[in-house]
Amino acid sequence: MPTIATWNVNSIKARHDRFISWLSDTEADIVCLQELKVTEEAFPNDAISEVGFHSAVYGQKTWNGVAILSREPITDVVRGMDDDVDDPQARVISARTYGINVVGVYVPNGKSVGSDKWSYKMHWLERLRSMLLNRFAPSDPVALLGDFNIAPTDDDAANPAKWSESVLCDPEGRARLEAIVDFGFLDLVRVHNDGPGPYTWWDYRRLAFPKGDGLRIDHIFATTPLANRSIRAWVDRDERKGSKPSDHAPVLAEFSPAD
DNA sequence: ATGGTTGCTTAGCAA
Repeated sequence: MPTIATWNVNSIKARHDRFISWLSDTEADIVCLQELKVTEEAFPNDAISEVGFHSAVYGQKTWNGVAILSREPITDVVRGMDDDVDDPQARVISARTYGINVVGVYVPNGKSVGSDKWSYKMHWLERLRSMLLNRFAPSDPVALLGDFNIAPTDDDAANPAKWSESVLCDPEGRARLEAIVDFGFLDLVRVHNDGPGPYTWWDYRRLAFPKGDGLRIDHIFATTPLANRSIRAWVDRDERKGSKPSDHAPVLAEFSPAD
């Protein structure tokens, strides 16, 4: 079975050299990317292809943008929620590869609790829940992964008191994520690691990374056909180090081979 | 301490 990964690269252009270097070395076979900040035309398909990956892209100028990469062919690509809402923000892409239904998401940040962007985040999470219910059953092999902009519990923040008022830790956001997970997902990093931590995001500001002020807001969720084979899930923390890192580190999950 | 940094776009927004 493939190893799967998610990474918010915070601009595929600004991250190009680091990203291609990471991709050429990674053990991941399926990679979901967020915050591309480019249109499909500007996506580096050729460089990605040269290191052995197919790609499916849902791009957008300046903001957002998501992709699914795979070492095997990608089919059944769906860009967006596939509902009746007119939403120009490129935040979700779904596809099949390795016989798995992969759903890559970049959940809205929400800015501050109660703001217009917060309302959009809450509504967006409800749309995601509906989409999953409409398209999949818990007995299907589904991987739901990406930047959720939600730390599910206080064990997912190094300084929970400091972040308690933030959109990343708000109880309503957590409840809406829980409603999605209740579809039949397991949180693979939490299956294999007791909290607190590990963390996946550290603010560029306030020396958050050297101070260890991280949050776990990037997740890999899997339905039981996949989760039953899960043997390891971890954060590639080294990718947050060094020159010009993304503010997010990649998250990976490994599975035992099929029978 | 309402600060600080990064990216896109070029003054202000988003995160």
